[in-house]
Amino acid sequence: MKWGGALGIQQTLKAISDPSRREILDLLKSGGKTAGEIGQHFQATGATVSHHLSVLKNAGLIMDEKKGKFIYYELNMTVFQEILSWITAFTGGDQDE
Amino acid sequence: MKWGGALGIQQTLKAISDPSRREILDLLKSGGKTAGEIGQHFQATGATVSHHLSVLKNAGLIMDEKKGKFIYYELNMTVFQEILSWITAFTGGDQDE
DNA sequence: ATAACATTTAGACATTCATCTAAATATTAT
DNA sequence: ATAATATTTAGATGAATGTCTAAATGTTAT
Repeated sequence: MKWGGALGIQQTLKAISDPSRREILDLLKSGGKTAGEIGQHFQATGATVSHHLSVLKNAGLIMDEKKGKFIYYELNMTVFQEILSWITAFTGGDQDE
Repeated sequence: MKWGGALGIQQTLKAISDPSRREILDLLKSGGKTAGEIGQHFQATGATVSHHLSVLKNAGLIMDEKKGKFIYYELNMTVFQEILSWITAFTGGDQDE
């Protein structure tokens, strides 16, 4: 299945509308991290963090890579372009035409 | 009270995470419209549309202007800049520097 | 095999949210 | 004043969502 289409923008915007998830994205700006490392920055349970990671992953905002005992998460920049396009359509940018 | 600050991004992203509200924003791209005109494009009740307009207004995404019996709504582009900044922080764009 | 560690999944719970109907407010016309 | 029109507000309801605890899965070390 290929995300990033018309259905994708909804999932993406929903994903970034939660503060915890945005904080996760901010964390990943400085490089890939394991679920555990990410969880250390929050008071929330590991299960909660895992859920947020799952939402971000389904939205295509992050990717995961299994490395032995750990799972590394990292940003997937390409999806941000979609939001960018949606927004610039308002700010006078005729990017889609 | 002045919106558009650190608190604002949350409200803004929440506001645009709803499909109906994004449709309203799209409608307003072609110019200001009354609540009634906006409502005609939806199956939803006038009350529902009014609620969405209220959310968009609180987020600073639209502005209203009373003209006699009608209330005109129009886009407030400036707030989109805030989202733009947030996003470009990920896409490697150094737009703010 | 057993224990320890890393992460996810399942199920429950409380809150938020989109939507509706009905009533309220405000403006214009008769 | 009364009626008609435009829009919002109030209150209710069902669905979606963030969070938790407990259990399950998968991996490495003893």
